[in-house]
Amino acid sequence: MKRPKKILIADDHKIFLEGLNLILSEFNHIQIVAECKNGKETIEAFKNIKIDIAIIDLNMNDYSGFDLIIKLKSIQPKCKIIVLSMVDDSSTISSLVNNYINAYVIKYGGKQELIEALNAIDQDIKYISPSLNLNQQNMEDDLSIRNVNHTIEKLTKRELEIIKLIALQMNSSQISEKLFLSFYTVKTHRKNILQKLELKNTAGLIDFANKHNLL
Amino acid sequence: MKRPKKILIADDHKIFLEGLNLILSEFNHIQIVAECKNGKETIEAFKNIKIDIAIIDLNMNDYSGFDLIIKLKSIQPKCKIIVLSMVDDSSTISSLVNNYINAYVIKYGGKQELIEALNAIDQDIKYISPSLNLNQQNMEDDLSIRNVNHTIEKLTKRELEIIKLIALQMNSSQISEKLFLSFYTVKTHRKNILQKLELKNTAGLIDFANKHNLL
DNA sequence: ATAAAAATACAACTTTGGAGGTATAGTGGC
DNA sequence: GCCACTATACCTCCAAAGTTGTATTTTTAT
Repeated sequence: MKRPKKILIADDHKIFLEGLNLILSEFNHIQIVAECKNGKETIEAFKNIKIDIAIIDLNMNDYSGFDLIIKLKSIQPKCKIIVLSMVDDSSTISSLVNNYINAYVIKYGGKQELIEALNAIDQDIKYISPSLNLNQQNMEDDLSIRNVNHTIEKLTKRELEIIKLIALQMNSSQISEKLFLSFYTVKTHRKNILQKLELKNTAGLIDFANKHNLL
Repeated sequence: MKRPKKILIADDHKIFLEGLNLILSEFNHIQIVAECKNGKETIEAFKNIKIDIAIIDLNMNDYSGFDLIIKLKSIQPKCKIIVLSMVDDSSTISSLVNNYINAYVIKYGGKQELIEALNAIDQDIKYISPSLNLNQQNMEDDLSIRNVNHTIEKLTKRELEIIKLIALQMNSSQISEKLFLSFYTVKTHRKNILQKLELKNTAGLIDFANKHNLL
């Protein structure tokens, strides 16, 4: 028997949060471990609790949905994210965001769509509300995002941390001091990063990191 | 006596182009050297004629205003650019674009604003339509853009070209082959680039290039 | 015509990065 | 308890980047 999925839900409308809780409580393989009513709370939760799936409202008052998702992914890269949006933000949710989220559901799509999204995620398939005019094919065509997504997800927290410091023009020995690591460890991480992302050098890495908002 | 400023104007509404021509012809220190009715023509003109000031409509049918400006700046980094927009695109024209343009004038501001913009440019001052809700101070606060802008303008065409190739993960010897240059020349250019932008290494360069849309 | 800027080229030297290994302790999942 | 993954650490070797100089040619501005 499977371990129940640990779920975080975040929405600044309390009523909605409660409704969502009710809907999800019908499933026994699901466990709601956090309810957050703003971006700050969500980030705190991410730092303290291991989350399998996060259901995030895009329009929260303290963070832009975009920034929030990037932040969350940097804390728990493996966490799967379902974006719940009021409206058809298909243009706002550019190809960049598509690298991070696993499902995009619009609220008026109703309960059924959310359940489908959860099932899709369980099978490692991306889900986009059929109510949206752009279909999954369009999204993938965008930049053969599917593949890139998989490579990004290979990165560990430590590796993401190091990428950020490289972008700040720090060299391996400076990074090792900053993180209280051996110089050799940092070199190993850099090597692994390049290998995972199939990149040739630091220039490529920093370009990639910018294009995929890893910084 | 000053050499007359060479001006390019680009707008996909022919009527507007003609009107603009009339307005500008009142000034004798100005010489209109190109009239373009789309992005493609503008780029062609930039490749063939030296332009002092380009007055560009943001909403052209073949290029997004943003991409076009980046492109033009890469051809003639020193050219000053006045953006003419139908609407108050202040959010669209994010801090990124502010690195490139020297004036932002909305069309309903009328002839007077354009003239003021031209005068400001002559004195190397940025001009933003007073009709816009964001003032110059806001824009500069954004990221102390003014300074960065000056450093970017120090870059030559060749240097910008090389930055792009570095971002493509090419090393100096590959770049030298591609551009039919000596390996040493490429190294010299890299050295000068880092010095001009006050950067420490390639990682910093590629990060900078991304943040300021040099690629 | 002349001065300034840009592009070109070279060399010696130091530091850093990247490739290819190996290895061990700790964590979390099943 | 076992396996996979992560993070840690070390080593060698070679390639590349970066530093500090000098210097010539070509283009552009005035």
